[in-house]
Amino acid sequence: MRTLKYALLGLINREPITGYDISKEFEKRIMANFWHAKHSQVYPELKRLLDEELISVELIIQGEKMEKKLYTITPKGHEEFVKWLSRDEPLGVTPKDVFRLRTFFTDFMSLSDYEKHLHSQLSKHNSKKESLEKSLTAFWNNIPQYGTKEFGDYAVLLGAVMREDSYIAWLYKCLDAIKTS
Amino acid sequence: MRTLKYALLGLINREPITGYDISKEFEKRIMANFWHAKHSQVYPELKRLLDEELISVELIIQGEKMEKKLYTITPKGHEEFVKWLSRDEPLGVTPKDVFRLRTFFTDFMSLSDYEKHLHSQLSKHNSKKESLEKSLTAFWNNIPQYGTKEFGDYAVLLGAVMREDSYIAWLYKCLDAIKTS
DNA sequence: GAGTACATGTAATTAGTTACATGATTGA
DNA sequence: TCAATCATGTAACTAATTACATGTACTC
Repeated sequence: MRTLKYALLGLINREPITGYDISKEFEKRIMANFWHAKHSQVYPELKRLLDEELISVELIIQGEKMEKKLYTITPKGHEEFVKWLSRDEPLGVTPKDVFRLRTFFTDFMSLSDYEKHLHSQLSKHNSKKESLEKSLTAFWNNIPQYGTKEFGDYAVLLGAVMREDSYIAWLYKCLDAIKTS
Repeated sequence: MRTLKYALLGLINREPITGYDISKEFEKRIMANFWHAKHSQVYPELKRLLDEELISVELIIQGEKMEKKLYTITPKGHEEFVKWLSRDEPLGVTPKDVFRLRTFFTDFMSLSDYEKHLHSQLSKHNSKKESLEKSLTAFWNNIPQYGTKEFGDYAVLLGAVMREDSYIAWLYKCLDAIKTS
């Protein structure tokens, strides 16, 4: 499906960007909430996009001698990206989840071990949710206009918070369910 | 991490099972809601578990000449599985989601295209949710006791329904957000 | 006899992770 | 000067998908 290709094209389409900054986006920024790639996957893919003439590159000298490569989308790349954007795809496989896998097999785990697991998950998902909610406050109650970069940021952040909320609610349901046992 | 290993051990731990039935579990049954593997991945992994002496195999003749292989867990396999069950792992990367990726880049998609996307997603997630809810009615309002196989089934099904609910709620929020644009 | 489900595998490719490898720049 | 961050890459490996390959059993 080469989804990474389109994730990169999307970022480069916004404005010229380096491989380093793309990697940061995947590892720390908003994008990390729905896509991920290490720099060791990003750099080879950039080379490939260059080969396919979907992007072009410009060498920038930073300071004394440090070099960085600024990638810019080509008309051909832009065209492919926009075409991909409007493509309708089937749902695809449900994401894997190790904790749900463990829950499925609780008939071989002690009640106290599972309870510990649940509390550990709750704490992890709660802190993730809190940090997401903090980012979301940037929008306060001002929903950005459709068509802006901010709309995308807002929509995916909202989705990430809701996903965490739902996961936390599920964990509480599991806690409830074991309390009667 | 070799999570597939433990997913297989967990299934074989319940009762002796064939590679074919394991694959069915991954592709069509409850497990598909949190783990997945094609038969081309399952068979080699079974061979590896056999090498590691975590499972054993028995050849069964079905009818005239058709053969199938029944895998059974060994004490060593059982021990490793139970140890894995109680392991606490860090949260891991957020699952990838192509539709969220598209949403992130809506600043290059027409409003009408995105609206079509949203309705398409709504219809897909709604039918998935409905089929999950149907499976959940098997438990009516009778929450299974902790420690039974049924508890695991119930908990992960509930989680799957809640995940779909939350996704659907997010899609409606996105629809709302574009309605004012 | 045809089609579907049962049953098991391998080969080739793509996707992703971990580890290796190097060097520059900035700020404390 | 030391640590963190900036910046770019490759090599080796693991995980997963798609395609190839074969044969049985059951039902219409």
